[in-house]
Amino acid sequence: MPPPDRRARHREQVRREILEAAGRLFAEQGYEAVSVRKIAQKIDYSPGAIYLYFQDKADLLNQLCEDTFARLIEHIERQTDGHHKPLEGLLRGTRAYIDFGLEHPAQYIVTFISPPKRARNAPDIPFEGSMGQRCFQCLETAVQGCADAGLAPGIDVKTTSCTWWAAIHGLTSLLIAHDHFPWADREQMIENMLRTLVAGLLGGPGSILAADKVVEGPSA
Amino acid sequence: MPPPDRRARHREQVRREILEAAGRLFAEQGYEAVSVRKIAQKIDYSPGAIYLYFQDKADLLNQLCEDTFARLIEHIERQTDGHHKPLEGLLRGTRAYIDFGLEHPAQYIVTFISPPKRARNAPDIPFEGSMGQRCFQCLETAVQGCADAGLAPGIDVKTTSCTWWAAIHGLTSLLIAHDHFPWADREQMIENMLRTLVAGLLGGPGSILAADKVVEGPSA
Amino acid sequence: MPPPDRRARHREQVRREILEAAGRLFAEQGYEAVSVRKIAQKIDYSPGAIYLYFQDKADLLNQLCEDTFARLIEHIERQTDGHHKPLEGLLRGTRAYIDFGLEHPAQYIVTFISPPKRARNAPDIPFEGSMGQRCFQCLETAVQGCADAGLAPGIDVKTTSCTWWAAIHGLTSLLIAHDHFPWADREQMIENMLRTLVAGLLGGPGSILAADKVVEGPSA
Amino acid sequence: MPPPDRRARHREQVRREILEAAGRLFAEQGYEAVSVRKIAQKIDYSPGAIYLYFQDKADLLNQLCEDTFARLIEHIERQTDGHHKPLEGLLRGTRAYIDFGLEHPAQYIVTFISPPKRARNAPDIPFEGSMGQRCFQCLETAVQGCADAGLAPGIDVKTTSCTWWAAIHGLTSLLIAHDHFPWADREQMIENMLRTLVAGLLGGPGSILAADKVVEGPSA
DNA sequence: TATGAATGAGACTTCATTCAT
DNA sequence: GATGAATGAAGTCTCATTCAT
Repeated sequence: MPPPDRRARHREQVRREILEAAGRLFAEQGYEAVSVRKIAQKIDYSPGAIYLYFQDKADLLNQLCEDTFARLIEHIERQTDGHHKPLEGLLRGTRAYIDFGLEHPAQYIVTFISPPKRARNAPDIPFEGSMGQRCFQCLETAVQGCADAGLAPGIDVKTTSCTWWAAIHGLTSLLIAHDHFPWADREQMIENMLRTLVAGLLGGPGSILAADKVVEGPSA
Repeated sequence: MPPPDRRARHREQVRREILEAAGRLFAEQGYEAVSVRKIAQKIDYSPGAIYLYFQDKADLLNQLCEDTFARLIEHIERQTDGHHKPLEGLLRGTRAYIDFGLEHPAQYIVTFISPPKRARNAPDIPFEGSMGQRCFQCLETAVQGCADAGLAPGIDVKTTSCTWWAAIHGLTSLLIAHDHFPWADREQMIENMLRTLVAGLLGGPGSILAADKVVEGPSA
Repeated sequence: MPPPDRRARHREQVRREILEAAGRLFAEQGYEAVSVRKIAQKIDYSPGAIYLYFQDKADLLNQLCEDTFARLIEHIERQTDGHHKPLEGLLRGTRAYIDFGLEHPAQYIVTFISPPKRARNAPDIPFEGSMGQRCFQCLETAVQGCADAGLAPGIDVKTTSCTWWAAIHGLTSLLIAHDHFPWADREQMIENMLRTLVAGLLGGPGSILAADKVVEGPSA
Repeated sequence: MPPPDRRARHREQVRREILEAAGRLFAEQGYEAVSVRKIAQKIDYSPGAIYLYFQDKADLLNQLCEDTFARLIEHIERQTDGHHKPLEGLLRGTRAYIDFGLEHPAQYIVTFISPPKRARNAPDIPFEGSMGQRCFQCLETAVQGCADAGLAPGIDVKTTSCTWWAAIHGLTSLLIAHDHFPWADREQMIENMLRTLVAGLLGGPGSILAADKVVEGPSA
């Protein structure tokens, strides 16, 4: 009989192999277009073998997302650990987020871009307590840190966090998904985006637009 | 037999009916999860009838995207026509883009969020000359206008345009796709985003971050 | 365009072809052991074609049963029509039931022997109003006729009808299902069974056993 | 290492555990719908373990039937032992048969109702020498006893035995399998059936029907 | 123009069974 | 004796698409 821990190790190894292959295929072709057979084929297993590690295809997707969230958090924390200046921490975390996406496009697409597979099997995966929530809280905490340091007077932390995330998600997702678009230089775009976000953060609410009256609400 | 133009009118009408139904379904359930039969059923036609108007399912998707682009451009132009102050024009256009997305989530998802269905049939739809290109040029022109007016000294127009688009795409797509997320107030987020973008634009390149040296390139 | 009634006729014809093949296979191998593929193969259609005529495999089974019931009723009524002597009518009907089973063993097995596929998909097909109910009522009516004629004093019509059905079902089902058993002569068995049933009917309740006290309730 | 008989005892114990679980499941869901895995799960063994006790799934079914026959015979003999009056013995045995079925519906369905799994693996299990044969002989012997005692003049023992079995099998199987049918009172049905059978037995062949000429052979 | 019938491919999933450990 | 991993086959059903009418 094989020692139980060797077994467990092998099992985890196979599980990751499946997750990896699935992630890549999901990102390339989309969740629906990828068959369990294709995944199995890619790792030289029989289709049935997948079901020894995952309940079904949807479970595979869920575990893939959770896994990606966990790694993203870890990656961000590794990049921001030990930095006590609030703005620097926020920027490092942001940069880490973008880099993570660009380095793991497959996972990023699956986790953040593909429309959530809600209302399929699961009774709606709860956001509370999820890895996704923890991830957003990283950002919120960092923004709060800046606010506490008096760097961004008068901002609403939640609104700012949402905006911040939206901006960097937009950049990351477009760079990944529309890689045929004639983009400007990637590094310059990232720096430009960060600079813009900082400018918005430090400028405080309303300063510029209120003066110029250039925006008057919904255009419709 | 009906006169030829009546015929043509009817044909176009049916075509739009199909496009509309398909767009809605694609957005709700995803391209792969929607069958031609479901589309046909929704408009009380036989599945075969679809093929009298579109070459195949992928063609339907492509035409849907082109159509959306055209309407988006039209919508933006309607909102920006006759405004000669450059920054105001840029902001109005931006706002129009976001509003269009929020008002037509189905089309926005299909056109901008769903990963492009590359490598399906077509040998890659060319970007040059596409509606998508024209759409991006709207933005670029507006940014160029601001630069020409001396509002944003030293910026790279292309880089700025890309960043700008990324930010508003991020906001729009997240609001649409992740509607379960506990967002801050939508209108405040939009205003915050616009304000931030303007701050970044007017601030010019490098001003703030260069001073603080908080960002030193890729964190990896 | 083909005339609609010609189409309808063809459609019904194919439907019956499927039902027939399915019935035969179900009876031979059991419902679960028969695949839709096998049915399709038997009639030289593609598996998908089955689903143009039946919702799913269970629907096929249900329609098969309803169909069999209808034909059984028709067969019985044809054999008993115009006979006004009550006992003769009852016996003719009974004989017709047995003959029907022996002549259509496949259908009989599917409809009467195979354990009902309850609690699978359907929310339990209701007995009220079903062909099965109508079928049993034929029998009950005939027994009631005998009772009304004073032939079977003191019987409980429902109890007697149930017993009667049980007996002839037992005979029919065993002859069909266990055709390897070394049975006595089939015709003699049938006559013996009918004679026995009549003896029981005419004898009235309790006459013999009460006297001899040979049965004292459950043996457990 | 445990002594060999302890081993053997354990082995037999596990074997029975498997048989019991399998019997219950087969009856509830049908042979084909029950997987070896489900059986194993029910007794907390691995699927492979089943194959240490049975050759394959069909073997399991066969052993289950043989087992049921053996227990049925034992049950009948226990109920009829020591009763020397032939008719009483016959009736007691009959009653025991019905009771056994009602008390062990799972086994009864598997053994007597489900269509024999012929043409699967075995080259047809021979009837000669089987438990099934022994079981039928019980009945035949009892009927013969009545004939020998002069109670049923002129009957053909085999024919009568077959009829008798058919009748009680019909009653038992219907009560078990169609438990949704609006039956009359169960106990009254059983008594009515027994009384009818006795009436038929004692009445001898042809007495009633010959007079009335109500049956003239096959109705087809 | 539009339909309904039909197909061949392929989807996810479960199965009975084997085998190294 | 018992297990867990694995497979190859097969299950039901849906799909995009074609074609005679």
